[in-house]
Amino acid sequence: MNSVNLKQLAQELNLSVSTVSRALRDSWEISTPTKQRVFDLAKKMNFQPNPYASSLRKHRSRTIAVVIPEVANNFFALAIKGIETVAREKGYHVLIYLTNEEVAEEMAIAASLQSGRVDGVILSLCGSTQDTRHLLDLQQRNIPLVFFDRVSDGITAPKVMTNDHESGFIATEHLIKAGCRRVAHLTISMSLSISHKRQQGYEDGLRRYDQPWDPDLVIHCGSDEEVNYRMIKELFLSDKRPDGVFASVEKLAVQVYHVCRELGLRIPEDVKVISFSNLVTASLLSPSLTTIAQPAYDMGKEAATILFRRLEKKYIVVPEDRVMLPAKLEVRASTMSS
Amino acid sequence: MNSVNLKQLAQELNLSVSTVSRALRDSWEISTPTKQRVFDLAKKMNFQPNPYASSLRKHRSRTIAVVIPEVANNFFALAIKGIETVAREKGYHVLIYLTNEEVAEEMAIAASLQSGRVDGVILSLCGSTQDTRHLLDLQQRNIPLVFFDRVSDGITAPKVMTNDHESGFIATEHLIKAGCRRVAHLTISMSLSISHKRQQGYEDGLRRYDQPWDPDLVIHCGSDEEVNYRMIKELFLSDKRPDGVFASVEKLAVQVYHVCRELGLRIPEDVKVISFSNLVTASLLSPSLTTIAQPAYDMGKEAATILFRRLEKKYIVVPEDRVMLPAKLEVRASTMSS
DNA sequence: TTTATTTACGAAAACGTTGTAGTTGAGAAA
DNA sequence: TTTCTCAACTACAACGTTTTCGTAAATAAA
Repeated sequence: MNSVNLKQLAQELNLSVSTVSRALRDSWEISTPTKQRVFDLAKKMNFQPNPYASSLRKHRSRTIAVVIPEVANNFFALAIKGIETVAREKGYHVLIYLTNEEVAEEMAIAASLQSGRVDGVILSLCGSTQDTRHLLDLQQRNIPLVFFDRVSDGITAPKVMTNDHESGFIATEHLIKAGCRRVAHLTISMSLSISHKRQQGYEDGLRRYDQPWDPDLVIHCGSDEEVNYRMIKELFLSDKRPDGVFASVEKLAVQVYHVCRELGLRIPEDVKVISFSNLVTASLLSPSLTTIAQPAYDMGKEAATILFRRLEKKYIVVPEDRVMLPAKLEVRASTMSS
Repeated sequence: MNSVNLKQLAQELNLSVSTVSRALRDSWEISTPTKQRVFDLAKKMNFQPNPYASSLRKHRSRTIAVVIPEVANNFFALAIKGIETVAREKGYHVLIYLTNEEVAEEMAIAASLQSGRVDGVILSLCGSTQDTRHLLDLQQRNIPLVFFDRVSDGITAPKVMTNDHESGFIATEHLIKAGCRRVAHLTISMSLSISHKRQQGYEDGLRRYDQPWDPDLVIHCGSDEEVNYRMIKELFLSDKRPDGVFASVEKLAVQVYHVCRELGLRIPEDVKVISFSNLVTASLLSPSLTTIAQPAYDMGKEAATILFRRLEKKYIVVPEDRVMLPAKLEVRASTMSS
């Protein structure tokens, strides 16, 4: 434990605790020579103010929470990096919480954050979240909330997102233009608005090019990799075998590769694949994977920036700002026209 | 801010603050009916104890720090997941700090952690760290430190590591047995003990199979991807072109793939590649990459477990425990014998 | 009956910082 | 001289818990 405190500094300097405190915050009430004496001794004794005492007194912790479904995923990892970068610049600390795509964990985390441990929360919903009351509770405690990527439509809060509808449309269009006639959409929990929007984009893409919309070609995947694998395999073994796949999540594209490998289906000859993804190795896959890459790092930075703006200037009450950062299509071999 | 506190509960119940506090911690000093009354009201009013007041009083924050070089790397991401899992089980909170492989940032972070903000630290050194005084300072403040993966030999602290020497040996052996006669080693900062051990394993592997050790075949890479790319390319363009590459870090293997692609070198026919890696897509790369995979998730869990053991039972002073978790060789196409 | 022990609670002092409300002494204005 | 102002500092309360030390009443032991 750090044992040098204001009292000790004060004693050593023959000053009062309050004078030392103020000197350290460079208050105008303290004379320059005194400040210098205080600074010098503080440095010499390696004084570090106790953050908990300060937080208790000021009702501010200079700490934020990042709540995400998973971290072993380049998108979220990069987002964290963006958030951490901005946070450290601003002198904030970052607590991390993983929901593992379990709404129960998300709720427990949200409940624990009501204690005032953090000044604000940056969150990306987990796939199974339907009811968002636990997040409303947070807001009612005056703890600002900023969503990124997996936002909630039901809650008024700043949101950092990508152009999901447009991206879904572009992905579908890209597959159709590459010659696909039966485009499947692999998605996660439809309770997520991003999934919904990507699905809408997919449907609009089909409609735009006069393709029929077949609900059997939309596979709702979950967080169990085994189950996902089986569902995808069944899709390919059914009489409705797709010749194009739009994976809304990176891990599903990976499963498609595995399934195709097992079934002896060639990509892109038999099946073309495109996926939302931030895989660094997309270009090295066999075949290289056409992706729609989200600006994960920038999204993290943006979310953090918005949150800190709220935290620092509370007098400006902006109930909702939405930032839309565009995803980028990277065409690679997996969607080459045969 | 959370505004319901002990005082309010006490008032409502006609009890003293101390009684309410004790009742909530289920103290034997409080009668069962009183406890029940307190529990009920606390639940009803959604009382959440102020963690900062508690931390201030108890000199314990139930918070740990995880300091790592990067997060956009499956190894570290999985380690975080392991740490977070154990932490939440134990009721701890996890602060995350990224050094971005900059020793200056590592030092700044270590300094800021001296404030007593955290009860303990789990750390993986950044590549450029030579002097570790900043970490000794932490220990002197009685903040337990646990290393994982990139440990420091100079500091007495628990360490969770993999069998780096053996793995380096196995990787080299594997390449030689696959027919390589000029095995290169791509490594990062030699100030890191893991790099040193892997290098030793590499050298011992060469020696064991009577291969000459050529310092020109050992490339010391840094954190600048561009520079790494160029150095690797130069290696392949030199008259000492290797026919086998042992990459000590995943990102360097990726660069090797890129370089080979640019230079028209075939893997594994012209060059065989093996790498330390936790890439989920290793098996889908073109060609699939032979890896030495570290049990990242388990390493995270283990590091956290050790740290919490120290934090909970301080009376048992175990100056140093080392846990060695074995890495696993996964043979794939990139090292197939021609 | 008196004395000791136990049970169930309360008062108050911490923890280290910050904010409010003084206080002091020196110089300026009256 | 007295009063006023102002710069530079101090005293003290507050933030919300936890913990130490009491204490009153009830019960047991003498």
